[in-house]
Order: sequence, then C-alpha cells, then structure tokens
Amino acid sequence: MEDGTAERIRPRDRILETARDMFHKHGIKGVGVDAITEAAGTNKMTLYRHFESKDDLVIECLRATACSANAMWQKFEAEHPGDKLAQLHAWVRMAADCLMMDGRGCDMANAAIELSETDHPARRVIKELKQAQRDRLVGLCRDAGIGQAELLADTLSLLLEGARVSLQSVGAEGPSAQFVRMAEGLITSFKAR
Amino acid sequence: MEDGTAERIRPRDRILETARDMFHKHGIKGVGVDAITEAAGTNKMTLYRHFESKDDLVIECLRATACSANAMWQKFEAEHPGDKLAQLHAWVRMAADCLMMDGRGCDMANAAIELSETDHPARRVIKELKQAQRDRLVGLCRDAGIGQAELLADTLSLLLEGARVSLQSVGAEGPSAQFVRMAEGLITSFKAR
DNA sequence: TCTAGAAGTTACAGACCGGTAACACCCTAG
DNA sequence: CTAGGGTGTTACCGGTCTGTAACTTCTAGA
Repeated sequence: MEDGTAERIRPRDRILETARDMFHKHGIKGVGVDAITEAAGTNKMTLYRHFESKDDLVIECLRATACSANAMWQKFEAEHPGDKLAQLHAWVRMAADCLMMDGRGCDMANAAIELSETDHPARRVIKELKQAQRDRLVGLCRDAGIGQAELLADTLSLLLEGARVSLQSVGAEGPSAQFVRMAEGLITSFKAR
Repeated sequence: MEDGTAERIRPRDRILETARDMFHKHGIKGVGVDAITEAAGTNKMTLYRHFESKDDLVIECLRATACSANAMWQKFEAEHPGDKLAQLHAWVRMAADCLMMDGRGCDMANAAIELSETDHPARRVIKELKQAQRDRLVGLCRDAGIGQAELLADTLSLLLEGARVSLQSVGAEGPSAQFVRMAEGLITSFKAR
C-alpha cells in the first residue's frame, strides 16, 4: 500500500530535489555529493545507482528547473487565457517577485558561469533550455501584438538576466531595484511604435 | 641597474597577472594555486610570501580589474574632452567590443556568483567596486544632460550585465547580439524626454 | 512466508586542494 | 668580499573531492 507521507518519496527524487536546492544556494562546485546525499537522508552509493556522475546529476537538476519554469508559463495562460498582453505583464511581475524573494539568480546562468569548460556536457543543455525560453518570450511578445517582438523579448531577457546577477554583486539597493519600472516602460514604448 | 626586460618583472606582479587571467578564464574555484604559480613561472611558497591566502589573492585581482576599468574611463575623457554624450556613446562601443572579444563576462559578477558564501571577504570588495562603477555611469549620464540619469544608467548597467551572462549561457547569437541597438535606442529615447 | 531487488553501510582508492616547514640558492647593496 | 633578503625546491600536512567495491539490511510483491 502506498502511504502518501512526504518521507516516503523515492530516494532518487529526494536526491534530485535536495541537489537542486543546494546547487542553487551554494553553487555546483560549492557542494559535494556527500553533502547532498546526507541532506537528502541517503548515501552516496544510492546516488551513483541513479545518476551516472555528478555532471549527470547537474544536468538532471537543470532539466527539472526548466520544467518548473514551464509550469509558470502554463499558469500565465491559465490566469489570463488568450490575453497575451496580460500574460506579458504577469511575466514581468513574476520575474520581479523571484528577484525579491530569492537573491541568487538563475540556476542555468550561474551554472554556465561556473562550468567554464567549453566542452562541459551541461553547457549544451543550458544553451538548449535558454534558447527555448527565449523563443517562448519572443512568441508571447509577438502574440501580444508587439511590432518588434524579438527586440523587446531580447531586451527584457537581458534586463532580467542583468538584474539577477546585479543583485548578487551590488545588492538589492542596486540597479535591479528598478527592474519593474524599466520593463514596464519598455513594453509601453514598444506598444507605441 | 634595472633592465627593462619583460622577464624580469617581480614575481608578485607575475602571479597577480597570471591569476587574473586564469580566474577570468576558468573561474576562481576552477583553478588552484599550484596551477597559477606554475603558469607564472614560480612556486607556491613565493605566492604565500606575497599574499596571505588565496582569498587575498582573489581580492587583489578584483582590485586590479577595477583599476583597469578606471583606465578606460580616463581614455573616454581624453578622447572626447568635455563631450559627455560622446563619452557615453564610447562607453557603449567599448562594452560591445568587450562582449565580442571576450566571451566570459565580468570578473566581479562571476566572482559574486561563484563565491556564494554571504560572508566571503571578497563580497564586500565586489559590492564597493560595482557601486563605484554605477556612480560613475550615473554621473556621466547626468553630465550628458539626461533627465532621468539614474534610470538610464541603471538600465544600461543591467543590459550590459545581462548581455555578459547571456553570452555565456545562450551564446553569441542570443539576445546579447542586439546590445548596441538596445543601448543606443535607450539613450535616444531618454534624450527625447 | 519466501524471494528478488532496492537501499543502506563501511571502507577505500586516487586525485587534488590550500597552506606550511626546512633548506639551498642567487643576486644585489653595502 | 660579504651579509642578507628575495627566491626556488622539495616534502609534507590534513582535509576534501568524485567514484567504487563488498557486504548487509530492508521492503514490496507473489
């Protein structure tokens, strides 16, 4: 019989979830597999039975993160069905909320910075997933009736990416505090064209 | 007698220069002190005679980077004496050139991401230096006669920061390719207000 | 109840890390 | 010529890292 207790999740999922959290907080090179398995209430052997290597675990974590992001987009559509412009504003709001709540940027960008080896297996995945997110934002801008949809989407992307990294270097009182104002101003000016 | 041969630079400077280059390329946690000293043509003992610790070396590298950045600003003033608007455009051009030539972002931002421990000694330095750069850009925008100088400067900051990290995750064909267009467009629209 | 597979445990290999000690060397200022 | 400081060399310390082997324990399903 399945009992739904949180304690009884499969070790693989516990490891994945714990690793995501720890990689996010301390960076990939900042946390070892021993620490992950201990925090997940299991052991190293079990980790290596489910994942080929630490790199493999990292990649699975990034995929899981991308999957969570997808859920966000579905929420936008559910909350503002058909209203693409409202969804774009919801995206800005969500981004700002993440900025204020979290403080430690985008897992994929952080991973790309940390894993500087150009042939690292995770880099391919990061590029794919980031490209997909970009395409999605471009599509949203286009469907919202913005003329230069690509340019607006790319500008918003860079602003958000910049805000996330600026938050970690300059702090919360730095330029990232103005993110919403910038983003909303941009959307307004692009609508006017 | 001093002979000016490049070979005869002091070990301390050789270490500092080599460390800057290697930290930049491979990240701080991605390179050990042994590798640095070997590449600098010296040894670990000499490094620890000149720097208290690896963290201390990191901090000195960041200060050196900030110093190089200062030199840029003096070049702007020298090339366009008094013409603040031209200096702002020169800043954009310089930023774009760095983006295309380099590929591996801002040392301070990268360090802030890598050194996630909130009490890491380098974080204070990073915040100070980044804040100084921000103030400088705000001052330039204000002197150039821009009305909302802070907002323009912060927006440009985030755009550049975002472009540098996006370059590492999505690649050169990603949003960062449009950086100049975005920045110039922003300056134009802020002038018109 | 029995069994097969999943999970836990312990120990270990081999490499690398930051940092230090002891000692030999060289080069320059006096 | 000589003394001393900067430098090079070698060896080492204790710790941490990823990854593996061998063995025991647990648990779910027939």
